[in-house]
Amino acid sequence: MRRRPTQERSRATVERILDAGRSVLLERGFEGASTNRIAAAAGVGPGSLYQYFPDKEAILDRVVDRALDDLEARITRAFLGSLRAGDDAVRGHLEVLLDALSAEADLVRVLSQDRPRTAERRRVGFARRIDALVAGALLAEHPDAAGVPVDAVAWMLVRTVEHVTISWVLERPDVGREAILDELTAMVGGYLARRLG
Amino acid sequence: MRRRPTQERSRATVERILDAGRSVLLERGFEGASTNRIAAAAGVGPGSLYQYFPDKEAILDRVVDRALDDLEARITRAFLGSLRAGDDAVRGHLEVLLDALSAEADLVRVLSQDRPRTAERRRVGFARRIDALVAGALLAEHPDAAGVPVDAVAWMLVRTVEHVTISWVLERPDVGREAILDELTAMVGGYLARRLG
Amino acid sequence: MRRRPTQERSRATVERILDAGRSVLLERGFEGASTNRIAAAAGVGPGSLYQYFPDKEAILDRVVDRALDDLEARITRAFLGSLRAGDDAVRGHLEVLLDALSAEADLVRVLSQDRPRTAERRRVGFARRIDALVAGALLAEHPDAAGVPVDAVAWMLVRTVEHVTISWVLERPDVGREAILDELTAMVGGYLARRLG
Amino acid sequence: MRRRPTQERSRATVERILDAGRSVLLERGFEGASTNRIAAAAGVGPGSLYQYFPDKEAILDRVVDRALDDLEARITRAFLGSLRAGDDAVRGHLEVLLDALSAEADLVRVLSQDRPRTAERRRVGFARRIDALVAGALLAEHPDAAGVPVDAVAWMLVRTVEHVTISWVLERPDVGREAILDELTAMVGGYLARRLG
DNA sequence: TATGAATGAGGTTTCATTCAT
DNA sequence: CATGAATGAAACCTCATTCAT
Repeated sequence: MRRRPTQERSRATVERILDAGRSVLLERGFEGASTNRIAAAAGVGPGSLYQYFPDKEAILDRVVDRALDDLEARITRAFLGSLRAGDDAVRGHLEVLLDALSAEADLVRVLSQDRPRTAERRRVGFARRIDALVAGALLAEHPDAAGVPVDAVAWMLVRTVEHVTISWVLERPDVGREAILDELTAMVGGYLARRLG
Repeated sequence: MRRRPTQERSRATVERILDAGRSVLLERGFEGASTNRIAAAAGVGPGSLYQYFPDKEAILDRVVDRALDDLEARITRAFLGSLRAGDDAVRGHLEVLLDALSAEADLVRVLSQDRPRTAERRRVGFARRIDALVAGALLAEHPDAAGVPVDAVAWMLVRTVEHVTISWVLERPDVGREAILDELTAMVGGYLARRLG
Repeated sequence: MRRRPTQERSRATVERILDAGRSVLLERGFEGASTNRIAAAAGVGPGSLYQYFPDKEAILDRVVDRALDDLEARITRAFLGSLRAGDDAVRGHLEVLLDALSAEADLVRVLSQDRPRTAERRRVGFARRIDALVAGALLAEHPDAAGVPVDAVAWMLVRTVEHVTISWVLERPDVGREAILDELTAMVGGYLARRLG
Repeated sequence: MRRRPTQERSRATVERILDAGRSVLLERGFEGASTNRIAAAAGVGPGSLYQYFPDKEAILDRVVDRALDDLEARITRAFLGSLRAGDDAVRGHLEVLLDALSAEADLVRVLSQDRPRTAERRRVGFARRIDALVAGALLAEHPDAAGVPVDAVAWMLVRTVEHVTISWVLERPDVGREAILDELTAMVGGYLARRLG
């Protein structure tokens, strides 16, 4: 039972457009990602873009979505339960996060520099979901933590880890991978010790 | 010994261009900051821009530079010696930082969203200078801290504080000013306790 | 003796295309009547249009033709013999004409505003046929009208009645239906009295 | 006391754009009057159009306005008082009108065929002003015309004369200039005799 | 030095039409 | 016959930059 060829072809074209969109975006940034350039890179006429997307924004939205989907999947796995145990578990999950971001450094760079409204929304949305996950994990670990603003703690942790890892990937400072993991672990650990210890 | 009037006038024109650039940038973002718009806001012809700047990028570079100069001055003051003493001193300086950023929330937002390459360079440069300041302060405070990678600790602290405060200003999460200061103080304090305690 | 089913189907498809063309034309005007839109409204692929029509113009030509066929049929009936008798007969037929146009005000509006070359040809052609009818009627009524340029009189009458009624339908001035019929009757009657009286 | 050269040059450019707009409009109709074509005909870059006009519509509006200004001036003169006296005066003024339209037959043709919303508004506005003029003239001539709907009579006259003359110019039927003037005079005269006689 | 008119490449988008399936 | 994906020319418009005055 095969799909009708027309549908097959459409799907393939959309795929090529999105792949081309990703390439152009990574190579030339949001500013350089013109519809003509994307169409050329996809090997289709400029008109074909508008068979599948209402406008340029929709194309890049979808490109960013797909790119972030991978990241999110990996990162979500890393975070799930990441604060459950002692420092060792934390460190392990930070490793996964750091490596996921490092592997997609170009994407991270593009998204950090020109951040169109839509990509920003998406990023904040993701962060908020992680907030909830982390808050849940904290509560599960410390059911007795009365009086501690768990939401605020989760918010702090997520921003801290997000930005420290991103900064490290983008700045590549004179701090090695192991060192940064040590420091981040210390920071998360020290913070949790103070707040929930 | 007078300045030549032409120099006087030139300086005034540059000033108006940069002021106009700032206004336009804050009101319409990087995307809306066209040269024609800046020239109009400055009350000069578009050609005049090119008397003082080689191209558009140079104008916005300088605008961003000046805008960040204020921020830097205030923030530098806040950080100077900010890690010298116990939590109380830390908290006090974090307060100054948070309030400085809040006061310039529009600027922070513009610079965080569309971040042209050049503004990013500038931001990193500033952060690096703060890194050095903080590293110096840490060394002064803990001359006996042998074996601790003070540079890495400083780098961590600066990124953490920078991004947490910026995120708070931009996201305005359900965490009040006092609460975020408490948390940030706890984080910095907990971290320092672990690494240099 | 059956029609070949393919012919049946073709005819039905053409019918749907023309119906769709009429709808789109009335709803969005000539400018909005794109081939894609017509095909979509007809529920056929855009390629199918070109099975039956050489190009877009041919489609709209045919749409306009059909739309005008109704009008013509009714109007022709109204005019047939309309100038035969006295004012009363004239008035009666003007009524029919005015009401026919009012009933199709949307069509009249579209055809009056954007009038592609082809629709204009068609309109003139129709008017010319009416000219002949009217001239015939005048001659039948006034066989003794020697020296009177009956063709010119007919031409005048047709243009006058055509445009006054159309203007009334489109402009909806502060002149009621009865009033406009009175005036038009007076105009036609006065004119005929002078020329053929 | 000369105008500043910059203003002079601007004015000249605007003039060239409007002249080019008129040419292109007359030669290729509204549909063919693209901004690129107008710019090319004016010998300026496409961007220059937007120094003086907000968009394409504004250019064509102004072109139509200017073109109609001449017509209106001449026609207004023809109509002023045109119904004051007997048939001879009427005939004289109809002559002026017919000749004005004949002289601008190309313009009349373009405006009659594709009639963009804005040109239509302008045309109706002009007609309404003439309505008022004619109604005034009728009242002045026939102060004793009690019970006659002078506004309706004026409206009828204006539409009739407008469209009959335009139709004659566009259709060039087998009716000579003298003949059409005779007929139109008879029609206007006959109508007025019936209504105000 | 300052102007501002002029430029023209390049941006996004539409749409009549074709052609492999 | 019918499809609908694909085309690509051409539409309108913006904007960084230049240059005669």
